[in-house]
Amino acid sequence: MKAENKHAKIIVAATKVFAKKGFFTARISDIAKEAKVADGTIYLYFNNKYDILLSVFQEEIGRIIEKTTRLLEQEEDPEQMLVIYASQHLLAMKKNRHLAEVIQIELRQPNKLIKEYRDTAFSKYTGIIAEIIKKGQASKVFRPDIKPALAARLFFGALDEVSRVWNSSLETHYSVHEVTDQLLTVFLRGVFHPVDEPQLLRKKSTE
Amino acid sequence: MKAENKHAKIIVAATKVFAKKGFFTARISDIAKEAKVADGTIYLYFNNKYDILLSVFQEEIGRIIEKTTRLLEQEEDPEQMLVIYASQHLLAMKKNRHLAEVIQIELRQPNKLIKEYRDTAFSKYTGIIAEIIKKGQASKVFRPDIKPALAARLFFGALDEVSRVWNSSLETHYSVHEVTDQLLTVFLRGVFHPVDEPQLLRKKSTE
Amino acid sequence: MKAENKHAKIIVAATKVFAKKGFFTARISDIAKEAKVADGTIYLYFNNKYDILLSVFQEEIGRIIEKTTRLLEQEEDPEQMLVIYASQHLLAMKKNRHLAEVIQIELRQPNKLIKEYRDTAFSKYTGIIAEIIKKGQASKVFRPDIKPALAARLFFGALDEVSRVWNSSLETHYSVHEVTDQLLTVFLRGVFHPVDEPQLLRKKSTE
Amino acid sequence: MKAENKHAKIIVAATKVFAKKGFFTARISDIAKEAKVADGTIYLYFNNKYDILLSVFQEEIGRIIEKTTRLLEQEEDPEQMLVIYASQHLLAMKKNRHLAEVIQIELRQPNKLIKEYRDTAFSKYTGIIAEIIKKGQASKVFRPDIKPALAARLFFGALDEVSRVWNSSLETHYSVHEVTDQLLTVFLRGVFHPVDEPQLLRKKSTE
DNA sequence: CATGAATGAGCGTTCATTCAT
DNA sequence: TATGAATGAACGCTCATTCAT
Repeated sequence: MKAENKHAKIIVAATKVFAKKGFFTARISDIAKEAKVADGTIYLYFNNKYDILLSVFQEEIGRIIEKTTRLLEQEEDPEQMLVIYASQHLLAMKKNRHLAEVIQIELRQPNKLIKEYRDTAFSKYTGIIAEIIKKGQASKVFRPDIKPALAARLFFGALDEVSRVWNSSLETHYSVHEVTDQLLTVFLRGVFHPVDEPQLLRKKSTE
Repeated sequence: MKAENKHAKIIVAATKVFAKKGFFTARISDIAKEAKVADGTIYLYFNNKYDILLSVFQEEIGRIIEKTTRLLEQEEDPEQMLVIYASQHLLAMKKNRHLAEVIQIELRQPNKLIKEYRDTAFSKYTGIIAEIIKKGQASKVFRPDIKPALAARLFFGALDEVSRVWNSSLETHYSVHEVTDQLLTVFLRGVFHPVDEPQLLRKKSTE
Repeated sequence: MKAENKHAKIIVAATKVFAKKGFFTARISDIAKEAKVADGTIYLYFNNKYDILLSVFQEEIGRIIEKTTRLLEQEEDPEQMLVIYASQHLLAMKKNRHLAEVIQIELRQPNKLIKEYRDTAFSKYTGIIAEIIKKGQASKVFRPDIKPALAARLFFGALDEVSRVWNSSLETHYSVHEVTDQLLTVFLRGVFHPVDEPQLLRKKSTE
Repeated sequence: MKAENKHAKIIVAATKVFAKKGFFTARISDIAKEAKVADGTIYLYFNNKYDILLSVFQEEIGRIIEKTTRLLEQEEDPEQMLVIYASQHLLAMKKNRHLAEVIQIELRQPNKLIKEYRDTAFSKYTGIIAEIIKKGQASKVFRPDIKPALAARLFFGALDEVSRVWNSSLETHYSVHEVTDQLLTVFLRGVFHPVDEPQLLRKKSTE
């Protein structure tokens, strides 16, 4: 249990330090100090500096993927599935703002191991979006002229970018619901003004 | 003129090397070798390693900003302005794939100078999007319930993410027009199936 | 008694590990694992890493010195004394091949404590050789033009070197008797061919 | 030429430092200070710490091997060949006392690369001795009952051991000639007193 | 006595930067 | 201007040693 604690403490500390200074600028001693352990202790739990970063990804994102996957299994409606996906992601990012930074910055590194993680475990997570879109197209809810893979990238790119609003000093007042709503509104209906009566009505009724 | 050449050669080489290895993993000697100059020569044109990265941003992105700004001045229609913005950005990224990588990865660094650039010059570039959206809302073309700043982030996040399709080995076949079209379709009209009678009915039933 | 066991187990394990990896490359944890005790346990029996090495010398070589000394006390003939010295040393080295390695490698270290051991206890052991030579010269059996100290070094250098034949994968077939014989033949009579009658006769009579 | 100098300076400094402190206890900064260069400079000429040690062996011993080999080519008499071998070795060791220490201590390391060197280049050097002995046996000058490989080890072990007399504070007064003479006398004729007339005569005639 | 998790001093090595040529 | 050899500060990591259990 004690060991369990140290491992977790180091992960949390590393996430914080990586977020603040970036992986390369972060020193092992920074992480150790933040975790209140000796430098050497870190090497009892991790093989090297990169292993810490990978563990942050695997464990922290792993938890998000797991929860999101579980919630999505109970939902059939593609629109609602996107709502769940986005809100879960934003919720997690708001709760763990450091992780949001780390995902944005470090997950893109052209490092071999990071790339490998991105191309396997993480791509499963983003791949979910494409699946939802395909499902929506199959049930004729979503436009058939949208390319699922491309739209998934658009969606995740947007989601990833807005997930950092809570790290910005200016925009912290947003609620998860608010951001999810804006993202989904744009993604589902677009920014064009709903011009005709039926649209206006429908729109009102959905809000 | 010769100096001019060296400066440009180093910028090009640095962009390539940064894209491939990342800023921190890239060595000055890598850039020097790529630019076919001596290590020391780099310091005749740049103050330090970060200065090279900043120059890449300022000059390469500066050129894009300039051109985009110029083209946008000749356009009044908000929809068309977004088309121009997106297609210009994607065109530039397709032409200079290394730059696309560098923007995605290095521009997010929590480094003081990078942050400063991001918060000043670069935020003017992304700020253009918010302006266009406001303009569209003023002329009642865009929905009034969209928050310009948030929507701008969504838009840029999506644009930034898809701008790397040409770096992916699998998706290089997309044309700029195609990607712009997908992005704009989603952003302007959403992924929901276009609403003619039969659809409206079905759609209502699913909501 | 149990403690006695642990002490001895650690000495044996350390000798093995030092022989295989060398003193500096050997880790305390290697020795602990080999001795099947915990790392910390080693420090209940030894002050530090160097103390283990010194103990290996003092105890293992001490035993050899003791036995050799005892046997030599019962012998008067200088030639036979050299035979005893060499055969005892080789016998011990063949029995404990790890110790042979450790003596060859680690006893030469320019470390203060090792040096001290080498200059006191161990030099008594090699000093025996010089004493035997002097005795042989006194009784006119050995040539008077031989310098005892130098000859002792020659003898021990040769003995030390050949004592490792059993660690070499190629030469393990030698018997202790065989090696002793070769060493003594050379040392006592030299490699020159015994050309004339008297030599041949004398040689036979000494065997 | 300047580079040539640095390389040589580092080799000399490293030999000195290795001799004094031993390979493992020696610090790169010790060598750098001794060579009057910066720590980093060492890595312009050598790949790592072990590479320095191997270079010491290859270059310094290489020179000795070369010279000895050259001199031996001009000699036919086995006895004289041994004289040349021993005197050349001792001469080199007296000139470069640090090298004598390094050979004695570090060449025996159970390190993979060192072992490789010992088993190839260096074993050629010691192998020369066995060749000389075989030659002496073929021409009936040396006893036929001596095993060349074993005798070579005896010879080199003795030579190696006495080669350090000049490092000992007590025995520095010996001349190379004196030590060579003692070694060869013992090795060729043994320590036994030359007892009868014919021996005395033969001995004189060979000198 | 025994354990092994925790410590932190210490070193090999890298690489941005300088400067004599 | 251009070079690239030289510099030395800085850091990841190891491992002998300690000590709470």
